[in-house]
Amino acid sequence: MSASAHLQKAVTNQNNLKSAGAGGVRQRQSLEARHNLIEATIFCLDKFGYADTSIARIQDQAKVSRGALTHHFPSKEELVIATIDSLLEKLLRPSLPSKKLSQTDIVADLRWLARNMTGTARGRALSEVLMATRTDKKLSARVSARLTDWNTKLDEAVVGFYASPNGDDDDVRQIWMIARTFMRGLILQQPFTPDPAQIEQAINRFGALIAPYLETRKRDGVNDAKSF
Amino acid sequence: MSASAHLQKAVTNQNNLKSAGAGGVRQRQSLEARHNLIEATIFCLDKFGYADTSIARIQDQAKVSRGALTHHFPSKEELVIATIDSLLEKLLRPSLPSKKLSQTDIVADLRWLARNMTGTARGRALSEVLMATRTDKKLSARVSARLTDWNTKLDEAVVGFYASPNGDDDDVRQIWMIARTFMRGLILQQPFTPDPAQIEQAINRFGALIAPYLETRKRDGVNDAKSF
DNA sequence: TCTTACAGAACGATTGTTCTGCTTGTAAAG
DNA sequence: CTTTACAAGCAGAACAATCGTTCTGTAAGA
Repeated sequence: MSASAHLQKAVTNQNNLKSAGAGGVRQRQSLEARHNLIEATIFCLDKFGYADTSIARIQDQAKVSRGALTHHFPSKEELVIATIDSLLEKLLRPSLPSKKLSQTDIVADLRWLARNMTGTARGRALSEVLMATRTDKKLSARVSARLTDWNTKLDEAVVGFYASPNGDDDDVRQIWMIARTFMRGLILQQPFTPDPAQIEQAINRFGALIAPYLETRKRDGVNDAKSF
Repeated sequence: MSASAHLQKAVTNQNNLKSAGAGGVRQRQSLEARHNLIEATIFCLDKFGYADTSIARIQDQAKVSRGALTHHFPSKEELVIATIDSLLEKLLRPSLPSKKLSQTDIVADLRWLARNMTGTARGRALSEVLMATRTDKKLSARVSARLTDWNTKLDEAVVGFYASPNGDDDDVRQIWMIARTFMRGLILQQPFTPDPAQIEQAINRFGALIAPYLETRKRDGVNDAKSF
């Protein structure tokens, strides 16, 4: 079985896992190992950075043998790509308490966005790989389509939540793209501005800057899974 | 001679090099080698990223022997730190044609800032190192003071150029800190938004967002070295 | 003369990949 | 319901390549 076919099968099984109870002892264990490896990769990316995230570290963190790792992911690149997929999916469909979804305050949403991008291991891990894709052309070629797709889905979701006072949805997309860019920049700005209070003030100020150009739509509580 | 003392001496000599013509054949060659190594490091950081910037690659790019490299920089960390110093200094005092200095358009300044941070090898190299400092605590401990100092100097320079309509200099500092954060974020946003036109539009839009809160001061053409 | 500047070999450690074996779940054959 | 065959899942050794550092030796300016 090829690597990609194997991956596809695993994804399919993962979906089955949610709907049906299980699909055999074998597949269950296999998926668990895959999951552990991806989570370990995220942990290492966050803690050690992309440069120092080695296969040895990952298999050590996941408490999995070297053979198991290479069985599930024949190369490091495959593991990284699977990790990116996992990161994007979880960041698009975060399981938040529904009470937070009724939030109408823009600044509160921004804070949530900031926390998701710079305050969690997953957000920081994604930043590490994003930085790596800049120079790793092989990796970039394999994930760029997913990233742009993800960005498009994000735009759609955002338009569902916010409207422009002048009715221009494109402006809403642009404003939130700017917001996401600002949030990503926080990771690179932090070495210059170590004071968390100053960071938070900047987030609040940024919220005040964009607030006049956004209106919250009515959220009907069903299909309002928060997505950024 | 200790590593730091060696570094200090080199910096001093570099200053002398600008004022006086030369300081001996020996020192001149030595400084030239140091300079080549730092430039090669910047090149590699930009082209290969922090993860794949190895000593072998640097000494290959600088066309310098392994022995020469280890002589000037006893460890890789020393080389990286010297490179950061060089990056910060050049970014604080860019030798721009003075005609650009008379610019009063905020958006034009923003574009210049964006180009400096994401459109040049030096800017991208700095981003690579900044990302590395997040997880490399040893490196972070040695450069964090320089970074915060640099940030403070930047704030001072910015206040010299811009004023707030309500007279609050702190607000000017905060706005420009937000601007810099946004610009840094562009590097991480680019994988999602590969279209350069869209990036440029976002920069212009961001300029429009902050423009109401900034006024350009009179620049008297002498001490107006552009600094970001 | 003597220290600085450099050349380059050698070092052990670690990188990611490939390979060989062993165990075991699972589905088809009887 | 058993038995059997086979691939999936996994353990771990071996691999060449590369990592950063340390070392010895040589040349030359001060």
